[in-house]
Amino acid sequence: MNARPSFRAQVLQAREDAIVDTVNRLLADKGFEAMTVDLVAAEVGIAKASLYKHFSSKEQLAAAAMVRVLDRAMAFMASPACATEPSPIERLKAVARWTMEVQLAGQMPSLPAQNSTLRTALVADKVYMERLMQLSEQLGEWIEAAQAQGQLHPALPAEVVLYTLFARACDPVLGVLKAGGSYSDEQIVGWCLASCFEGLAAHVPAARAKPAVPRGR
Amino acid sequence: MNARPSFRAQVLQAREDAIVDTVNRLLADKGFEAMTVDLVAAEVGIAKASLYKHFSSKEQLAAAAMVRVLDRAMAFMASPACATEPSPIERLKAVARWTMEVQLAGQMPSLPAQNSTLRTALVADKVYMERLMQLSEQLGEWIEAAQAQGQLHPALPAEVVLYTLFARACDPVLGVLKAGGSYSDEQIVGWCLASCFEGLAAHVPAARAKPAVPRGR
DNA sequence: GTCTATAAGAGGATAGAC
DNA sequence: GTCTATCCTCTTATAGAC
Repeated sequence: MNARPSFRAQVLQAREDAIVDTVNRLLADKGFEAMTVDLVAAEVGIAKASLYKHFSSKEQLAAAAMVRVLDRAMAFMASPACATEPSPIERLKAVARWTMEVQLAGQMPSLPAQNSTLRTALVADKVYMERLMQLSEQLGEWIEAAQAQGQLHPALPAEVVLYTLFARACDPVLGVLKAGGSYSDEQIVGWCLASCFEGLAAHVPAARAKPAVPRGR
Repeated sequence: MNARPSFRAQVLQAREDAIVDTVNRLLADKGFEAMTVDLVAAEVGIAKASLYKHFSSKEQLAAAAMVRVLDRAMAFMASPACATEPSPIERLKAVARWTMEVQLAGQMPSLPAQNSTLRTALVADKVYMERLMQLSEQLGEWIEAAQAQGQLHPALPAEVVLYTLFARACDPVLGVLKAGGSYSDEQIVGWCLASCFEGLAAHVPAARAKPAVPRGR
């Protein structure tokens, strides 16, 4: 009846953290289908049956990893590193940059959108869905604020911007560029951020489109 | 010894086409892992063992589907619909639009980048690699031409532009928006094209950034 | 809750008759 | 080349002792 978690409970919590850590890493570099429960157990250093005492299925393992990365994203968004950005669009860029850095660090669990058993398990997972909606709403607020200030492409609905940001968090372009070995992580993130927010085509940024600039030289 | 294909050979060719058609469709809406060879055989209407007389493995089935879509892409690029576009960047946009339309039509086979046995089989497949390089070179020429004319973002290397175009051909954003059911295919393609080439952020297109425009009123 | 051992089933690939 | 029947491996999940 102690409100403080018992020593035993803390040990179990630590073990679950270790499991989720491993799942997170394996999901990031092998993907859901190639990640076997046997491998997770082996890397954690426990028996597979013990894993199933903590998580009832492979899908629940993936859900736990997703919940943790969503929590980390929200923690970043609330941190000074992001929240002190002056304008909404700068905050959105900061989040996108963060997701790309996490991905390049091999810590972004990305799940296949097509796997139906996984999707079913995820939408049925209350904790996961709650976190996902929390994050979406926070981002949605920033997106609408940015739209109100004319910082976003006027033709794009907020929904499209939101989904695009989620998609860029697991954009395969980063992995391909990193696999090429020719560029630094910083360069890769910079380019992907630029292509995401400024597009592939040439243009003049809105903030610098001053009609008062004198022509010629 | 007849140069013209025999009737028998034509029948076999037609059967292989039917197989690749089915594989293409299944890859588009279930993905590689969820596509079972049993299902392919069932949908084609032949026995699984017969499938293996045509293609030696599941990976070869996927490779055949990819070769066909690469061929179709190159056929589109050579067609008047694309080749008559006035500038290189318009041609690039036309290709991107085409890939997005194919994806929304459920005909874009997209393979997981992480599956190692599949990757190994693909890079070992001479026909696939040849087609992939052909397509990349054609696109590379257009990209460099567009760069030379100042139509592309000056900070982005050609390689980054190329990979981004490939990635947008299987951008999950289109599927999510379509699944939402609120928008027409045309709207979805328009938005994804805009976010790809013009970016999420507000800006003034280069072509319209005429310093001669009179200020305010 | 942790272990060893095993059930249960899916799925890729093949044998061998025709 | 097509079929039926089968093999065999891999993987998720559980039984049951401690």
